[in-house]
Amino acid sequence: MFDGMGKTLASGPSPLSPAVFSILLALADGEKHGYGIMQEVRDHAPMGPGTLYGSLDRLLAACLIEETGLTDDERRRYYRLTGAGRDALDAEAARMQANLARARRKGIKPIGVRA
Amino acid sequence: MFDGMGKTLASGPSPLSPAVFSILLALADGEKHGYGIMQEVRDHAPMGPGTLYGSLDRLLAACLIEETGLTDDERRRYYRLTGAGRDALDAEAARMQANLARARRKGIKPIGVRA
DNA sequence: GACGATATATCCGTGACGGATATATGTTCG
DNA sequence: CGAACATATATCCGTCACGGATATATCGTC
Repeated sequence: MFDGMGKTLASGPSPLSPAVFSILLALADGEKHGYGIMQEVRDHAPMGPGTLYGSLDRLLAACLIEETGLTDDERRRYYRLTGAGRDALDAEAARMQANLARARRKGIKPIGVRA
Repeated sequence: MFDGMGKTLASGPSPLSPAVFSILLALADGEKHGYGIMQEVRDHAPMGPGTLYGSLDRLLAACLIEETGLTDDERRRYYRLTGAGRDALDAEAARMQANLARARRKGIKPIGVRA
C-alpha cells in the first residue's frame, strides 16, 4: 500500500498505510472532496496536503477510489470508493481484528482499558 | 515511525509499521533471537532479513527493545521488550481498537464475518 | 477590496522497506 | 567424510511513501 510499504496499495493483502486507511474510511459514508477529507481526518491523524493528494493519486491509479465528475463548486473534485476500495477496507478491518486478537492472546491490554 | 512513516518509532503516538508491530508482538511473550522472531512472524507477514535486522536496529536505538546479553548459542542474539516497548504495543493496540470502532460505525464489515 | 478560509497541486528531502547477497556454523544422511 | 540444507546474523542499496513547504486561485465577508 501504501503503508510506507513497498507497493502496498495494489498488491493484494498488504496492509494499508494509516493515511490511506483514513482516506478510504472518510469516503466510506459518502462522496467527499479532498479538503473535506482532510477536515474529517484532521483530529484522528493530522495530514498535510502532500500526503493527502499524493495518496489520492495513488488510490486513483490503484482504482480503489474514483472521481464522481460532479461538483457543487468549480474548485472541488469529489471522490467515491470503488468496489475494490470497499473490499480493501473490509480486508484491512479483518487484518486489524486478527492482529488485535493476537495481541490480546499475548496479554497486551490497550491503554485506557482497565481489566 | 517506522512504518514508512517519517520518524514514526520514537516520536510518540505515531502508529507502528506492520513489521515493527509484528516484531514487538513476537517479543511480548518472552525473549527471542532474530531468527526466532522471523519464524514466528513468517506465517502472518513474511519478512526478509533486511526488514528484520533493520527494524531491530531501529527498535534498539529507540529503546523499545534491548539485548539480554545471554545466549544458549554463540550465534544467537536475544532481545526482550523494554517498558517503553510494552507501552508502545499497548498504545498501538488502543489505536487499532479505535480505528476498528470507527470503521464499524461506518458500516465496514471485516471479511469473513457474516452479519 | 482586503483578508482569511477554502481548495488543489507540485516539489523535494528523509528514511523505512525489503530483496539480494555474504558469511559462518549446526545438523542430517548416505 | 562430505554434500546439502537449515540456522543465524549482517550489510548493501534501489525504490517509493510520507509529509512539510510552497504556490496559486477562488470564495465569503466585513
